[in-house]
Amino acid sequence: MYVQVLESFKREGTPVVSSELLARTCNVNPSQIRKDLAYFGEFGVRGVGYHVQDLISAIKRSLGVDRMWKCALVGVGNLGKALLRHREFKYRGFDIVAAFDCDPFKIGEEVIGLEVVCTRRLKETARDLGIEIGLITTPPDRAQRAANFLVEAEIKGIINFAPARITLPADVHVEYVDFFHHLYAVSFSITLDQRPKAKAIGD
Amino acid sequence: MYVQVLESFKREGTPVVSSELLARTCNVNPSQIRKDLAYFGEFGVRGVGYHVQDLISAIKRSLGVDRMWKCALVGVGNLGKALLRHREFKYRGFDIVAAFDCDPFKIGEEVIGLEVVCTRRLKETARDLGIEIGLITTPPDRAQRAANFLVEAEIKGIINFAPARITLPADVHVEYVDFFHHLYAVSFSITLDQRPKAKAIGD
DNA sequence: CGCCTCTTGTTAAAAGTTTCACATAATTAG
DNA sequence: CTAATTATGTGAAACTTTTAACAAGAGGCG
Repeated sequence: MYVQVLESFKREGTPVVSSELLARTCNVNPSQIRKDLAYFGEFGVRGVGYHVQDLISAIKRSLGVDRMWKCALVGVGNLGKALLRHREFKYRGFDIVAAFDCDPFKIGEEVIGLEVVCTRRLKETARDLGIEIGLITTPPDRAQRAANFLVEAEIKGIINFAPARITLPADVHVEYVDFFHHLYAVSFSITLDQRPKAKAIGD
Repeated sequence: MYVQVLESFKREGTPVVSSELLARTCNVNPSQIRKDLAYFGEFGVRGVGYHVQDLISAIKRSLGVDRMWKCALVGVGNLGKALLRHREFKYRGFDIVAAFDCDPFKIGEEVIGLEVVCTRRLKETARDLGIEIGLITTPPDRAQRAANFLVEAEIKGIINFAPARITLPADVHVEYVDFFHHLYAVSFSITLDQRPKAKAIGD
């Protein structure tokens, strides 16, 4: 979140920000920001604040996103294709260098210059290319199988876009992405507002 | 998350689950699950567990996703179009009934039978259609403007897919969606694993 | 050069969340 | 019908996170 907000400040040409300004923008407490940043090092200057560009670099270095990560995508359906076509990935440091699917009709197909390869060849291909992160975009019932293939290929992390939990060895990191969770959250907030209060005055 | 996991159990034909089984699947503590569910009501049966279908319904009712929500999308770029074409929205209870953009070249264009309307006509159109939730898929520097239009139209909640923070009146709920946060999280975990430990034995 | 102002980094207190442990209730078997 | 078994719902303890308060350091001005 901080990177996102700091990039906005950078675009606007603001060279320095205080924890207070950052806090107002992110809707959090200034102490929170100072704590979070201090966890990684002393990035600020007392009496002055944080240099926007320096802070962006420092956070990116701390998170390990100051380099390019090689990624593979498994499951070339609607969502998979949309992600493959999304330029932002490379720009943000995640290069999708291979795409896999088990559907014979899809194998051989090209999506923005990337050939869809059979999932059975994932292990060798991913190793040859030195892939470190896998993106799962299969239907939910195929997610675990995709995950197993990725683990075999000695991938180090997985982003699972399929709406299903997967089990993995402890040393493989996973993040679940499902924006319907956010839609549910908004639905819940609105619903709470509109529901009659449990105990109103004079009740 | 629970809905997601329970739907998987339902597909597999499992009629009843215990908090322990749910916990193993979600990688959390069984007490956590019982606490979370107990917050909304007594959905389980002592000595038996939770009825999968009943629990899904109960959670959905609690979250307010047991009905259809009318949504409007602002910003018909790559991401916007992808979302408009995504069938899952309607299936999950979120019906996108209007699409807006300020680009004259896009206005009038049709995306799966939905006409792109000028953002300036958002207020009247959204009110006429009874829209409650807005989806922002503009570039980051347009997100606030889109949000302002949505607030004018008396929308109750916003999902912001643009990588920018927005400020809103307190009674409008907002959720930020940016899956790069998840990519960053995985990058960080892998990086931590690989970085030399701060203080090793005999150091 | 020293004083004043400003804002960080950090310690301690407050608030919140997660886990444990067990009483309570439902079901099944004898 | 009673006892044994099982798994929920919940109050209290352990742990984590957030907030407040302040000492320490940087820059500017007289």
